[in-house]
Amino acid sequence: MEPIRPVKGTRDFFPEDMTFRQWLYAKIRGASERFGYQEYDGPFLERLSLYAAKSGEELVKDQSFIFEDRSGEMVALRPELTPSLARMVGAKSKSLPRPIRWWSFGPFWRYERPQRGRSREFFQWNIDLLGIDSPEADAEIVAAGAEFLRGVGLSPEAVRIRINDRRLAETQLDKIGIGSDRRALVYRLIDRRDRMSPAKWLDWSLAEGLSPKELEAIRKLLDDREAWRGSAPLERFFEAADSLGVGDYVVYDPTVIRGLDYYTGTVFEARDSASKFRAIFGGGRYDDLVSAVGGDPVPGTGFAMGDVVLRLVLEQYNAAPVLDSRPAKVLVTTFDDSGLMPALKLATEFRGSGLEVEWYPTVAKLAKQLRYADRVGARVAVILGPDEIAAETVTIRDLASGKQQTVPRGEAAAFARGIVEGSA
RNA sequence: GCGAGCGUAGCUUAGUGGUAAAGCACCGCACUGUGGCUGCGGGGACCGCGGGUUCGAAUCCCGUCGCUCGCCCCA
Repeated sequence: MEPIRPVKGTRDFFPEDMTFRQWLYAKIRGASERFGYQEYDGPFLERLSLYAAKSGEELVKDQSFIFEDRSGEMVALRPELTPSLARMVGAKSKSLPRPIRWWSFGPFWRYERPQRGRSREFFQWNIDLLGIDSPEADAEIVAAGAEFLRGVGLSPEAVRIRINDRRLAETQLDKIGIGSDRRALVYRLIDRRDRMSPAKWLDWSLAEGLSPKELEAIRKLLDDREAWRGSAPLERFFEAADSLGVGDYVVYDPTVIRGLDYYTGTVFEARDSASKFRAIFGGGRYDDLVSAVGGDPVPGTGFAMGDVVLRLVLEQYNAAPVLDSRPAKVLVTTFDDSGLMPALKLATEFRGSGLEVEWYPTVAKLAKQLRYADRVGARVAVILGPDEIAAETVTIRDLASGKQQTVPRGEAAAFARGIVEGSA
């Protein structure tokens, strides 16, 4: 029979992959909770209209997993969390104490062509601070991201968080004669500059109707790394970032603008310093989003980070953790048929004393069982043969040192635990 | 939606027209109550699938499916 293929763009999480996912989850939880954020989650399935209201219709139709349920309702596997967050906050906005500090980690789906750093099913960390409209609030969110990076071993030399502010960009563009009618277009151009060759970018910009003179002015803006000085929100942001202890991670970058329409102020993204990968996380301030999905106006700031790019970056900078996916520290061997039940009873006793115990499930040569113990990373092998059963003893072998000792049965669990915990 | 590259054992790959090979992994033996190291041996591949060219195809050609990498898009 033909094997049934997995759905394109999905990943199987074998135990080794699962330990990475859980490690990541723990790191994300650590960074989030250190700043007082609460974990929450939305449904994985949402009405299509939730996204259609906010995002471009084409975007949702072409790049989301959408289908009709049995009642004819159009639903989508969530492609992002922010609309759900806005809906949830909107529903309770009158009773929730402000500010709202929430984080989440879960699966998302996008119907895109899988490529390096991009799959159709992925996990994403979302963290948001709502109810406060200030540069210090933006700085706190960025600090949570920076502390996460530090926590996983990505230094400021490896990853930098690039900051800009759309309010500043607006003022700059106004000054060179680019008004609100062409703002969105220019944002797109800026957003894409580092992803295209300079010549290609030039051609494209001209084709979009910008004059050479305007282009020259834009180019000058993008090269000015000091333009944040004099912008009150950015000055306050960077001062707060310093006080939050993450000044080494943040840098002003006029080329960061983000593709999304809903950002209203600070925007930022974390990139590896070689710019080899896509953005590790990206976000910004969105003060009109909650009201856009029907709630009372609540200002917000936050970002999202996908697991796929992060893993690539960790590997690139040799920061990927070495994890043990085998919990069993003790292996109980099975000597012969008459030793089967005694072995099971012993394993049960050991578990009762708090040890993680695996049992070799068939009668086999001791050499084979010990080799298995070695392979699965057990620290201790327990040998319960006819001699031990007759004498009411147990042989405990330390697989790291190769030393073994035969002890009275009543002391066996404690003795094994001593080895596992490194105190013997 | 468009383009390119690649599909050979569980994994990584060699073989570029003459009837499939290596390393790792797995199993066994040396070592029937003692693992890691070593040595020896063993099992395992309709060479992605279908068609064509040829005396002969893993190899060349066409199609198809899959994977990967770009473009598009990126919430």
